[in-house]
Amino acid sequence: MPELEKVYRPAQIEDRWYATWLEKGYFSARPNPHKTPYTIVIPPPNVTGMLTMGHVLNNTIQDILIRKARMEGKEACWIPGTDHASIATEAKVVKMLAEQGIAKEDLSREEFLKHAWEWKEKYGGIIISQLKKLGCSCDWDRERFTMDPGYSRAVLEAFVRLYHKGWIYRGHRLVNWCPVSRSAISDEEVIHREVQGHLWYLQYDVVDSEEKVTVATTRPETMLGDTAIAVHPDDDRFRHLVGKTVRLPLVGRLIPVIADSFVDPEFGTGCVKVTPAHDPNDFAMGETHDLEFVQILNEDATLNDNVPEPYRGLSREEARKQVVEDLQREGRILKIEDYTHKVGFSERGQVPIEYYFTEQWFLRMEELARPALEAVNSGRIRFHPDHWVKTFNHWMENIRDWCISRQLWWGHRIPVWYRGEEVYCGVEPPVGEGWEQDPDVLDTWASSWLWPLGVHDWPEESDDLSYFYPTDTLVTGPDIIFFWVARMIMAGLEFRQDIPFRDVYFTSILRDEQGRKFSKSLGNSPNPFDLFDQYGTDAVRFGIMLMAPQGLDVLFTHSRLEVGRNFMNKLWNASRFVLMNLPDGLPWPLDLPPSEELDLPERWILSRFQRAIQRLNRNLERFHFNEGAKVIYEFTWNDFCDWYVEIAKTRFRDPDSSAAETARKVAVVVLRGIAALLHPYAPFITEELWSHLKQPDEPDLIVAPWPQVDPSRVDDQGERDLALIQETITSIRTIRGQMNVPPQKKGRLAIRANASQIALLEGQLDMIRFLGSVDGVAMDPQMERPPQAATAVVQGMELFLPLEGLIDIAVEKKRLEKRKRELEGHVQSLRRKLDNDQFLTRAPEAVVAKERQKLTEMTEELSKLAHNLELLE
RNA sequence: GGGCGAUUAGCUCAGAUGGUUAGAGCGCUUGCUUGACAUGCAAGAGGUCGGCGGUUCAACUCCGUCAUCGCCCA
Repeated sequence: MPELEKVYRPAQIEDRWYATWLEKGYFSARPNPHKTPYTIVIPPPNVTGMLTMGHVLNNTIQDILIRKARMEGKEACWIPGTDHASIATEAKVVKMLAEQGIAKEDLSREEFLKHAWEWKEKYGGIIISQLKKLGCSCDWDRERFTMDPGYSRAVLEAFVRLYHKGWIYRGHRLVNWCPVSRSAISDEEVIHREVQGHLWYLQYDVVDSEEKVTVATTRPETMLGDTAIAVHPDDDRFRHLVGKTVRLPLVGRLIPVIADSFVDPEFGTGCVKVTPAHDPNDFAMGETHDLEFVQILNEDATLNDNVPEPYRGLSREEARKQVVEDLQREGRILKIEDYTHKVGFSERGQVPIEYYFTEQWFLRMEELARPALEAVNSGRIRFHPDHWVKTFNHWMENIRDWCISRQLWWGHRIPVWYRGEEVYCGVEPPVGEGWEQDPDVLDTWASSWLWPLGVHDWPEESDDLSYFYPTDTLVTGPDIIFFWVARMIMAGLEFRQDIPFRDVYFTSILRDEQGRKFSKSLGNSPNPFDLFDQYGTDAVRFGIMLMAPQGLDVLFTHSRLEVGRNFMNKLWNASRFVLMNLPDGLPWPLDLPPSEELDLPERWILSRFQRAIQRLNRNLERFHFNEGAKVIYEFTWNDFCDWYVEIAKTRFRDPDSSAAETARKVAVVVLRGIAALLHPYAPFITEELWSHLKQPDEPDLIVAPWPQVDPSRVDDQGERDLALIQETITSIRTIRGQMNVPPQKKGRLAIRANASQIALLEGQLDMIRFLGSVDGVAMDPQMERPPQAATAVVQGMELFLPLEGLIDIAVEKKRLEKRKRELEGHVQSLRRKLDNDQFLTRAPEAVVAKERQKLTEMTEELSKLAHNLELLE
C-alpha cells in the first residue's frame, strides 16, 4: 500500500477524479422504473457569465443533494444549462461591437444576431467548465440552452397557448422604460433606490388673476410635458383655484387646475404638477380627468420635438439644468430644498427608468396566480426557510399583468405576424405572402419560467418528461422569488397541471466581512478559482457550507476556508495514520463481532458513528447544510481523531494482538463511513481516500451506498462510560496544565471511587495511563489522599494527583475555589427550586427527580471540594 | 407607511415540540519538535442569551412592546 503524502495536495487529484467520474458515466441518468427518481434543474446561469461565489454556494448545495441521492440508490438527475439572458447579453454584444466601432443601429437584425451567436459560442462554455471545476455532478449530456431549438419551441408553444386562451394581449400602456437598452422592462426589473435629490418649488401664474400657484417637484424638466395642476378636493387652501387655468412657463400651454383625492396635501405645497405621459399616478389622473397626454421623451430619454425648440435633443440631466436655469431667470423658482426620495432604476442599465407610453405585450396573471398560491399554501410545495411563503403570498395576491415584450433582438421573437388588419399567432410562421413578424422578443423570464419542462422539450411527451418531472428540489436565491420561482410554479401548473418541484431551498446572500453585498462594482467579490488554488476545492465547498446559516446573509471570511482546508488535512492525516498501521493491507473482511463482545472504546466510537449518521441525515433532510457540515466535522475531529485514534495507538503497540486487529478493522470501518458521509460536501478528497480504503471490486465512492444506521451499534451505556473516562483524563490534564507539570514527569494517580467505577476504569488503564500521562493508577473506595496532591472530583470520584515539589498551593486553591463558587451558585438555585411547593406539585415527576439528583451530586462534590480545600490550609 | 428577518462569548454562528451546570469554530492566554497532522496536540480565560413587561412551577426558547440593524413591497 503506497503511503499517503504528509500534506494533502488537492491539485493533484481533483481533475483526475472528475475525469474518471465523467468517463465512467456516473453523472448520467435515464428513466429506470426500478428506482426512485431524484431530480434537480440548475438555475441556469447567464450563458456569458462567469462563476461567482454565489454560484459556488448555490451549486455546492445542489451537488450535495444530488450526490447524497445518488448514494442512496436513487436515479439522480441534475440537469444543467444556461440562460440566454436577453438584456444582459445583448448589452454585452452591443458594447463589444461598439469597441470595434460598429453601432447596433447600422446592423440589420440578422447581422446583429450573427455577432451575438458568435459571442455566445465564444464565451458560452466558460461557466460550464467552471462548474465542472467545482465538482458539480450534472448530467452533462442533458445540458440545455434556452435558445436551443427544442427549448425555443416550448417557449413559443407556451406563448401561443396563452394567446389563444386570451391571456396574452397587446395594449398601449405606461410601462417602465430603460433608456439604456431602449426597451420596456417589467415591474420586477425596477429597483427602487434612495437618492439624495432636491425639491424644486415652481411658481406659475393663474390666468386672469393676480394669484400664483406653487408646485413642488423632484423632476423640474418634466414640467415641459405637464397638462394640469392638481390639488386635493378637500384642501381649503386651494378650493377656489379648482377649475381655473394656469399658464405653463417656458411652454406657454394653458393647463387646468383639477381636484383629485389622489393628491397628498402634505407633500410640498399641496399643489402638484401633472405629467400624464411620464408618471403612473399622473397617468391615472390624466385618464379620469381626460387630460392631454404630451410625450416629451425619445426612446433614449432625450427630449423630443414636443417641447420648445431650445430643449430638443437634450438629455434628461441637461434638460433639468436648462429648465431650472430658465425658470430661475424668470423668477419662478421659489426655493430649492434638499430632498431624499426613492427613484426607480433599471436593474440592467443602472440608470433611472422612465415611464413611457408604448404598445407592449402583456400576460394576464390573475388566473395563473391562483393555483400557484394554493400549491404553496397547502404545503404541496415547501419553502425553506418557510418564512419566504409570506413574501411569495404578498406578491401573488397583489399580482399585476406582466409586460413580456422587449424591444431587443437577442431572444425569442414574439410568434405573432401581421398582414394589414390580419393578426396571426402560431409556433410556425403563417403561409402566404406579405406577413410581417412582430419585431419584439420575449422577456427572458418568459422563457426560463418553463425551465423544468423545457429541458425535456415539452410539449413533446417523452419518458424523460414523465419520469423526471416534477423535480424534487430547487435551490436558488430569494432575490428571484418573483422573477422565476413563482412564475415556474405558475407555468408548471398551467402547462402540465403539476407543480415543478416539491421543495425550494433559498440560499443566503453573500456579503463581505463588512457586511457589504458582493458586487462587481465594489470589486469585493473573490475569484473562486483563486480560492480553489489557495485552499483546495473541497475546502472551499466545505468552508462555505460551514458559514451558510439558515435564511441569513453569509458573511464571507477567509478564516472559514482555512477551517475547511485544515479539516481536509486532518482527515487526510488520520487516514494516513490508519493506513500506516495496516502492515498486511486492508483487514478484510471488515466483519466485527456484535457490540457486546467489543471493548468499550470500539463500542463507543461505533455508537458515536451511528449518531453522526442520524444527525447528518436529519440536518440534510431539513436543508440545514451548515449544521450537517458541523456534524461530520465534530465527529471526525473530536470523536475519531482526538479520542479513538489516540486510543488505537495503545492497541497498535502490539500489532499482532487481537486488540490491534479489531482496532484496525474499527478504524477502517469508521474512516470509510466518514468518507461516505463527507463525500457530498467534499467529493474529491473522499473519493481519493476511498480508493485506499476499498477493495478493487467495490464501487467508487460516488456510487457507493450511503451509510445506514445500525441500531445494534447504538450504545447509550457505552457512551456514558467512556464519558467518565474522558472526564477523568481531562481532569488530570487540566491539573498538569495548570501546575505546569513537564510532560516527562508522570507520577501515579490515586482514585477514590465506588466499586462499579473502579471496575470500569480497571478495564481501561492502558488508555488512562497513555492519554493522562500517568505511569500508574491506584484505586480504592477508601483511598487515602496522598500528601502534596492536586485533587479533582469527577462524577463523585475523587482524583488525587501527587505532585511532590511541583504543587503550587496558590494555584490549586484558586482552581478549587473557582469550581466551588460555580457549584455554590448552582446549588443555591436548585435548593430554591426544590423548596418551591408549586414546582414540586406542578412539574413532571421526572423533572423533579432529575433536579433532586443534581442537587445530591453537586452537594456531594461541594463537600469533597471543601474538604480538599481545607487540607490545603 | 406595510411586511419579513436578525439581535446568544472579542468575531462568525448552533441551541426540534419551554426543564441543559447555555455550546462550537475562529481569535486570545499558557504549555508542548508525544513516532498521522504545527493546516498540529493539551489546557485555560471569556456570556445577567438587545431593553422592558407578561404567560408559566419553570423562558435563550412562548406572547406583547420598545430599540438598533438588514431585506422586501409601497
